[in-house]
Amino acid sequence: MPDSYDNRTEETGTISKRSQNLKGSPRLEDVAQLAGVSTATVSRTLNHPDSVTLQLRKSVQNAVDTLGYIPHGAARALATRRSNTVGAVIPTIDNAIFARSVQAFQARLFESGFTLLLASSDYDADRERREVQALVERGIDGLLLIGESHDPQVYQLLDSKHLPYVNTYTYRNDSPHPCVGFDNEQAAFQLTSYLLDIGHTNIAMVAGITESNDRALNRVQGVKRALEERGTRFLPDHFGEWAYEISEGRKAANYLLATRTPPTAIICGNDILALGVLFECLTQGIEVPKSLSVTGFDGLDLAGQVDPPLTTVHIPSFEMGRRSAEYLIARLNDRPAA
Amino acid sequence: MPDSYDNRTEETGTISKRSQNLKGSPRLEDVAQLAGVSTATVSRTLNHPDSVTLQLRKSVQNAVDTLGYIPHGAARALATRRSNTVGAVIPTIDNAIFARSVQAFQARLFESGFTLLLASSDYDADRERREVQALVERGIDGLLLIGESHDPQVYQLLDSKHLPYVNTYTYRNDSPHPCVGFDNEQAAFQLTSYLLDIGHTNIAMVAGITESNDRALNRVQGVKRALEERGTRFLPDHFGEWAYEISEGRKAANYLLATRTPPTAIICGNDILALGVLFECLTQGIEVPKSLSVTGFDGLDLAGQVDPPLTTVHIPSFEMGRRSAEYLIARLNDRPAA
DNA sequence: CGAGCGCCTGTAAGCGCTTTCATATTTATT
DNA sequence: AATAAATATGAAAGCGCTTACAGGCGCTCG
Repeated sequence: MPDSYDNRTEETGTISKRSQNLKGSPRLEDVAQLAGVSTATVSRTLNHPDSVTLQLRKSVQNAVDTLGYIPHGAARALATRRSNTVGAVIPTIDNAIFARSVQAFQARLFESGFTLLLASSDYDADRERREVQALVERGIDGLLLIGESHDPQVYQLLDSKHLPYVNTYTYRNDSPHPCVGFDNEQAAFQLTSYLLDIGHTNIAMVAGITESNDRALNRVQGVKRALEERGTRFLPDHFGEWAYEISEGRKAANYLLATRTPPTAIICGNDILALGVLFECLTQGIEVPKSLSVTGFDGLDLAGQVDPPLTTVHIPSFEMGRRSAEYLIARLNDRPAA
Repeated sequence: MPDSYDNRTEETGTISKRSQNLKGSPRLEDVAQLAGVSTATVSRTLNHPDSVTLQLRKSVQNAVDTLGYIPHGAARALATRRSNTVGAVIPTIDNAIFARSVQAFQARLFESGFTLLLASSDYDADRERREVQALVERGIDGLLLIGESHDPQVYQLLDSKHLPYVNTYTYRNDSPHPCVGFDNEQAAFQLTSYLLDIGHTNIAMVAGITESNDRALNRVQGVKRALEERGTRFLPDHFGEWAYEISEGRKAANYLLATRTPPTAIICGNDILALGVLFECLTQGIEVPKSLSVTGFDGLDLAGQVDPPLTTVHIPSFEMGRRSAEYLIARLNDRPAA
């Protein structure tokens, strides 16, 4: 039985070229053998079905099915220099707005046959650099980053490998980097101007931690610029940075309400802090928004469900994730991209 | 200049073996050349530093640095049959408990040099199957799944490839699959028993959608079992399944409160629904927990920060993510694993 | 009816890395 | 000092896939 799948001997007793199944999964060659064609044909059938006879297509498909063949991505990646894989490194997944963004990003990638490699930096620039390097090592074809302040080595690496990338949650007309997002500074500026317009003169800010977080920093800058433009500024003690926790927001509120001249409006750097502030006010029996305005930043679903609803700057996380994916996919297909 | 890095000709005019830099990134061979050793040595230096002279180690390290060499993961994966990559497919990233879990999972993996491939199934078993296949194709060494009800093909594939995997957010002593989590049925049973113990006789449930969500289903079963054990059951209209939205929780509460005999306790399938229920009660001026008990499931931070705080079954998402990673890492190192 | 042209398919050369095996070198042993 | 035993390095054979390139076949057309 010379044509059998016996994996011992062959013809004159030489070891067969391992006709699969010692332990390994079926390879392209096994499929080819079963279908009675060459590996090249199988490969073509799988990747460019049109370039092959219908008949062959069928019998190859058949062989693939009966063997349960699954292509070996690494081998393919090695041969094509393409992994069909895209990376993302974000500060933390444990933050609703990033989570939503990543969710949309991944979904869109999957539609186009890409797989997502995800890493998180915990707001640590050095760790971010290492994560990026790890992803590049894994052969990603493109990369999503949050914000635009990254270790120079990151940009350098991306450049030297000619890797398309995109910064999100940030936007500047004059940015040298591709980005999809919005202008945090501008948004904060407008929000503040609005509060000033409606008569507030004593505004405080409960900001997020600005170190290695350009979004948080830009929001602070926007608020300050608006104040300055009207010739005013924060009272002493009316500005502080707080960690991303509801309880921190409570603490911050507590602190502000105990100052000599409590603010009439509190601008929060994000919704989590805003919720903390809001809850603390409720606990203390302060009427929001009647005697104190509280604003957030992010547009969490939750913000609209609490009572009273929180005024917040809505950020289209879902959209950004999707758009980022689309940008990268376009770039990877040599299509122009905005 | 026979030893130069000229990439045109060599000796008798034959094309050089592409001494890097036409466009490509430096390869192992380039490093070897620069350091004046063989590729085998460079590879060894990088992977088993101890098996090589200190001197060589230095000069190779040097070459690596000056070239900015980054190993080619796919090539390595092909040669070693290991990608140092682990997959996870979860229902959605846009859910705080999964997000936290994934966060911990990824962080732990990174510590051990693994990269995470993340996909989400949107609670769709078929999509889950496809995502798993995609990940397997990319060569993952291990896989994390949520819950234990998956398409049979998934288990089959995992088996045939001998891929270690782990189910989380679920636990049964007699489960044939490795899992790290807790017993949803049991937890729900206990919670319900407790409510019965303290005197509630009219309990309603606002459950999550149980279709292709074994965790939600198990929670429902636990509640029902506890009721039955005391010879009681839900009143008509006192049980319903609702989507994972705060607004749905509000609707559910609205509905329950309008029934002929409103419940004195509402068990919610998760914290998001519980928050909705709670907010709606507050809006309607119902005193919680005095005249109505509301319980959740998940233990979101938020649950403890609202006023009144929500009674909830705490679920150690972070721990589970970490433990899952540890289990897989152990398996991948041929270490026994609990 | 034979040259010329397409269309399919197969042959074989890599993609960049690891690893076995053999060789060269050093160190220990008597 | 001669031999055995380690130790350190290099040569080369793949890992599983893609993709020129070339060859074979059946047409068309003069």
